[in-house]
Amino acid sequence: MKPKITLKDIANELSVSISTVSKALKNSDEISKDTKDKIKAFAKFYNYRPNNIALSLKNKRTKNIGVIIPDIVHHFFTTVFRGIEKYANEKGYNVIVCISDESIEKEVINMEMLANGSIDGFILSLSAETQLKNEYTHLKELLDQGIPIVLFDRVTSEIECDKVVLNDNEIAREAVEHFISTGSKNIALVTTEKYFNVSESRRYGYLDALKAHNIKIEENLILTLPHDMENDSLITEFFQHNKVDAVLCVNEIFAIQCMSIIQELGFNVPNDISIIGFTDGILSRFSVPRLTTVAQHGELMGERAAKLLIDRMEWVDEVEEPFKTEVINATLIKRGSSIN
Amino acid sequence: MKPKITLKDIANELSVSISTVSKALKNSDEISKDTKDKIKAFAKFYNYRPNNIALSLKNKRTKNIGVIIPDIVHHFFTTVFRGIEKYANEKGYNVIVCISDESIEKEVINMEMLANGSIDGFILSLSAETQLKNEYTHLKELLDQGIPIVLFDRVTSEIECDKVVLNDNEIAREAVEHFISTGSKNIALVTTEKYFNVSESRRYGYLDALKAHNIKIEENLILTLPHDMENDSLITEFFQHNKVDAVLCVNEIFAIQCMSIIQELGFNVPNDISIIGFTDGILSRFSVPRLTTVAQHGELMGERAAKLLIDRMEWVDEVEEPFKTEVINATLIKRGSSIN
DNA sequence: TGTCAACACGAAAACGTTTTCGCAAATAAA
DNA sequence: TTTATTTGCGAAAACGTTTTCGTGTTGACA
Repeated sequence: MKPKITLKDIANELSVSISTVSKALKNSDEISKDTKDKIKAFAKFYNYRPNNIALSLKNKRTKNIGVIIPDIVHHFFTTVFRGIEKYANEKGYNVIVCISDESIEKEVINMEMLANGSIDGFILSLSAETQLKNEYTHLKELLDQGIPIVLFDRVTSEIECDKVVLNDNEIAREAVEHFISTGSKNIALVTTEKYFNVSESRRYGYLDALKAHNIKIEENLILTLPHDMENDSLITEFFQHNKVDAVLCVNEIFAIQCMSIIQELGFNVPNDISIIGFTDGILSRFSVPRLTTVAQHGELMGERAAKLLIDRMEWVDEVEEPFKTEVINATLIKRGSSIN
Repeated sequence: MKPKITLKDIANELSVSISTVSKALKNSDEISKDTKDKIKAFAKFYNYRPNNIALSLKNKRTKNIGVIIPDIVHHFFTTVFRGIEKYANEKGYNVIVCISDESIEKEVINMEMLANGSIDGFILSLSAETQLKNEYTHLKELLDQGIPIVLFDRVTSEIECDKVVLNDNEIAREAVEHFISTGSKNIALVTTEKYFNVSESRRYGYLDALKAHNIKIEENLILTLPHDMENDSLITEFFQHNKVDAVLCVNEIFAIQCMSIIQELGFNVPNDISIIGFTDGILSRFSVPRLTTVAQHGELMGERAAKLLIDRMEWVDEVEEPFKTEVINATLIKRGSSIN
């Protein structure tokens, strides 16, 4: 058991002052070569490392980033987190993660907890409940305190800060046009409640594409599934009662569930019904047939978010940078679940 | 922009000393009711919250836990992390995550970074390279410094600390016996390089089961796949050249890959070949047929690891607790990929 | 020999807390 | 009225750094 050594310990052992030790280790030329060598050797031998907490207190910066995500078991958030962690680590930052579990209360508690000095800035994706209640005072207060925030994916226009989003509208439109160009007419959308900004955008993209191609919009071809519930029966009913030859799903799970049920109902994918999902996760890559899907480039998104945040935190110029919204271009990955 | 308020600010505004403010807010009865009320009201109005960093420095504890995992995109680690975060948060701890990317160098760097005061203890699963090189001095040094460590899943007997593991051997044995009891004779194992302790245990479980039932062990029925590489051709070749009626895979990806290739080769799952995998992730739940699999209860594992760590960190008794190894009992979840 | 600069180092403040101890004033007891 | 006790509060140290400023010693130069 050899506990951590401090500047004071070194100073005492070598009968010099703490200031001298500190300067010597920073190679200050205020200190003679002899003394420096002696101190450095001692420090090295005892494996001295400055205490991060003391540094944080002194410098008023922790080199920690707080990340709040609704759920980590979802592939998309996991990859975004990966990107954040990667970029942050390269830049010497650590990442403290809290999971809001789609609850605004947890989001608030976690953010307040971390905001009291533990982190220098936040990266977050809004919880479902936060979006539903449209309640952002916790974010506003933190921004007011001068704590920078970067929102990604689930964002809101109510808050002025840096953001990273997907071109959801355009890519949904592209997906639907892919259906149209391969001959589909009765195109369905399987989506979540509309308080999710991303689902809304994808819905608009879907509608826009139909309009642009003069296809009549049938409201009953839009299936809204409750969030995180058992919904096999809803899906089954939907495909039994509607004539559909293509379906766009706003996430991977919905897509796989649809495919599985469609196949059980005796239809062929993609010949009878084509499917496109969102999120290029393992489900999409290993299903039979493999799923045509929208790659959201989560890792890139995470890196960008981290870069935006760190740039702002380390900003030194006199003029404050205006807030940016970066758009990540999704890619449609064509595989076996659609006709190509 | 209203920056964070400190004890000093309150003291100045109210013309009392910092000590008085501190005591008043802690409801000390050294302070008169009048003064306390005044101070509390002021603090509440300005939303005073003590600075975590200052507290950490004072108390010599950060209430942060460092978690080092080889990879977060893998479902198992994600769920373990989930469990850690959940339990830690309940107990008022935050979680700093670093991803070692299966590299010992990153593992070392990250741990040293965090060990300089940022965290009170570690929870980690060893990187592949660390297990391969059998190099644990970084862990030993941290333990020497009095920093508690809990290892989970990928552990080593070289290090004395608290651990949480799966009963890999027994559950592998149970899986193989399930094959045997349903009539399989030629049982294959698809595994990873043997420096992974978990793969080794599962291999022993496999071998034990065969021995116990007087089934001859055929070394060529054991397929060792390189870590994280494209290995479809190896798998194809394996099933073309060997007569197999059941296969145990040490992870979910291998199991899905095998199932996909087996089906492509024209075999029926489970009638021609049964499959059991490890990790009850979404792949297993959404494949066709659904995969019989070993549920590792990652979330529980994470909770247990966090509990072990926090108990040790908050340990106050005079006698030091001996190190514990908790064993999580895996569960065989029987689904369509095996005969039941 | 006296003056000045350069050199090498130390004292102290600061970051924001908590906590021990001391001390004056107010009250109670003698 | 004197003494003892309580009450209410402040000063200061401590946690581990960094950094500014001050200061004693040395050597060079006039």
